Amino acid sequence: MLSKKTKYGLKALTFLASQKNRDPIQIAEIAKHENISQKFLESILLTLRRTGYLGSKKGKGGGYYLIKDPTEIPMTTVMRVLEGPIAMVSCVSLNFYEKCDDCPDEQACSVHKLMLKVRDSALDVYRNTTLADLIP
Amino acid sequence: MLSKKTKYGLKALTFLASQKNRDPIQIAEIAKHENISQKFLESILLTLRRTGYLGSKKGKGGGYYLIKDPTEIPMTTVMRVLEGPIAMVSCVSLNFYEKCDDCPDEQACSVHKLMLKVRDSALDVYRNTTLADLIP
DNA sequence: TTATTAATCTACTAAAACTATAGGATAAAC
DNA sequence: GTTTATCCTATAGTTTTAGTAGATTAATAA
Repeated sequence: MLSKKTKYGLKALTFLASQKNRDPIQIAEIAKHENISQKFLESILLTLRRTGYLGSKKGKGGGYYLIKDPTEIPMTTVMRVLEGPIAMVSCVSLNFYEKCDDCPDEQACSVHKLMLKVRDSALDVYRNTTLADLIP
Repeated sequence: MLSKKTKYGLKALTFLASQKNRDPIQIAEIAKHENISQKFLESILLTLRRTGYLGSKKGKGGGYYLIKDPTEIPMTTVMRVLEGPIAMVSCVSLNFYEKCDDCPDEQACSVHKLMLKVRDSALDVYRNTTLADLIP
């Protein structure tokens, strides 16, 4: 299941991307519009800022705004930042590879074989979808 | 991430499917061969039996054996039994649909739009993969 | 300068899910 | 009737998730 963190993060990004201009939008406004706990959203936006998707401004008239063009934000990177590895087992992960400690032979492993296909199909979707595609 | 339950379940199914005949195999043997905690595997095999994939026999010479032909066991049903919904959000689930309580308009939701594509791509893999395809 | 506003940061907690484990009950074989 | 191995329920430990609290910092406006 998708974590709420990812869900909320995607909604916030889409909301910011759908704005007419790139003026700062307050956390409170995003939270209210998307029905998200403000404090929780706060931490999510912070990680999105640290990763370079969002800019922020403090004080009156402050808030968050999108730095990049939505067409330049592929879902591969967004999902990795918010949700973590795209692969369902680390032994088939491109960016977070780890050997399974219980599995002697990766090539003979049925889980490996299946999850490799699942990862590829998911990657195909994420690589071909940008934030711009999600704007209603 | 894939749960250990699913991982172990898949390994056990593959192990049973790769046997020459359909004689009962003891839990202990499967657990040892696949490096799985025996007690944990016990409960997994139990659910697989209740779902109709496995048969069992008690007492001496007992154990678990595959009931169906591996080519007749698609990953869609196995994954749903072991892991749960294939969709990452319930609002795009075919078998476990639930409306999101925070989302006023499903059609306008960016998460819905993205996860629909991911679900379809995963379904495509699971529908076209049977247990027979996982045997090394 | 001072007050106000809104993001930043650290730390903490409650709840849920996951990963087992314990131990007796049941049924089959011998 | 003893041994063997599955069946079943309950429970406990750990990790992850989701959310909260409260003080700090920076920008704006008076």
